[in-house]
Amino acid sequence: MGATAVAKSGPSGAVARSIREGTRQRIVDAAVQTIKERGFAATSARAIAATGGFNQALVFYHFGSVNDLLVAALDRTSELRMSRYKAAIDPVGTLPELLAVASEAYREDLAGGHIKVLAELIAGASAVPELKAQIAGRMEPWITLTEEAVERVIAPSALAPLVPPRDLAFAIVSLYLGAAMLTHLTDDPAPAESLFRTGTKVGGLLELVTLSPASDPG
Amino acid sequence: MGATAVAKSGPSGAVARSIREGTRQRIVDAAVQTIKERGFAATSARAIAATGGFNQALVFYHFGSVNDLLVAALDRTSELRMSRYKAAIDPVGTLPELLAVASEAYREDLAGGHIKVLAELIAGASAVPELKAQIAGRMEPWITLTEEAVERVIAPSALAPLVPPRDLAFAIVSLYLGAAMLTHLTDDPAPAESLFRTGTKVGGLLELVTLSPASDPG
DNA sequence: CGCACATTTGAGCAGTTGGTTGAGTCGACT
DNA sequence: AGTCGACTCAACCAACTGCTCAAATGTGCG
Repeated sequence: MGATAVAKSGPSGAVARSIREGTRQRIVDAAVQTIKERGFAATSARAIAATGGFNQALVFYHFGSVNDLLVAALDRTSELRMSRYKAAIDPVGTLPELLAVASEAYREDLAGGHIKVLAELIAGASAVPELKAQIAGRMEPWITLTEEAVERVIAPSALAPLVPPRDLAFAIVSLYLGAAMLTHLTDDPAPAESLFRTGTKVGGLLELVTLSPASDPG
Repeated sequence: MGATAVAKSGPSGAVARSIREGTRQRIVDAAVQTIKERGFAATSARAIAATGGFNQALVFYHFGSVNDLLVAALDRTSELRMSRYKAAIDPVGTLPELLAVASEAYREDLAGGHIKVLAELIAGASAVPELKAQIAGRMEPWITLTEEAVERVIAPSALAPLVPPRDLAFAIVSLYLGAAMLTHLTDDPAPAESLFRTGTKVGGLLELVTLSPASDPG
């Protein structure tokens, strides 16, 4: 029934699964690269197959539909980047530190085009209703990740009662998405680069100010 | 030669031109609406014609190609929104005021889907190289508008030397784009709404703090 | 080896795309 | 009455889309 032939625990289970998974990985990687290079609207089964050097029917054999493959592609980049961000964010305790490591990780994203995949899929989802819910659901971990980092760093400061971490997280994720779109549109990383520096400076100022809130009560 | 029949100052110039412009307007409006409702990837000549209730050949008669029509559509929404933002921003002189009117105008955008058109075209442009440069060029006025407003409001404060208005403008435009994408993805205006309130509060705090920089020089 | 099954392929399907064409309708102007 | 620009309409094209399928190829096992 289902187009995706399920590995039904055959005799050579282990080997077969590894071959299978290897191919699936190749296909997913080709899909990711195609989205990065050509954008959602140009990412067809044939374009993906051409990128990866395999037959387009293989997409349907392994994933059933292009949409399902795109979701798998999003999961793949998301997973890779999520672990990268977690590792970078985990040890930080202050706002300027957070801004510094977040800037660095984001720099990698811009160069590697990871967030572009996300942005392309979000934009493309409005043309493919089946994708909307799936992609929307996959935004939540990012916002949560950001929220937790923000919360941890902001908790001891005077900012905490004023700025709900959830709002700030939403803003930061939005900023990431928008900045990636603009950067890739113009192929010019300079504005984002400049923004990193400014952001770090402002973060320092904010911390300085909010940690000494008693200076000017009037 | 050119597919777009040029109005060559015929005998009945005025009437013909007004008829012509009226129809062009209808087509452009249909294109804008189609992008809003169905997204870039689903905005074909036939989809636009169906939205506007005319024949798809009319698109090519008046605009020569779908791409040219899409650019015209972007110009139309941009023009409408730009004048709206200018009118709202013009009279303000302080940061909290600016945040308040910008929030209000942006609220309209989210409800009306105007920025979605922009975001869809930016994302779609990477699939259609001919569009990239055209759309990239049309981002500049937005950044400039934001930059000027930011500069005016920030100039008297202690923030000015720390935050280049250009950087802040880039960040704000990015934030607008990203927030619009997320909002339309989830069909939930609540996070953006909450962000407006928080942003206004933080703006007030920033102004309070930066206008009295002498309180804590150490 | 030969068997069974997973994987991969190329050809093909129906449907959609951008864009064109040609014949015909309409209304305003001369 | 006649011209002309604006417009409609249906048909058409080559190229592309998602997807299917039967045939080929591989792979491990007896």
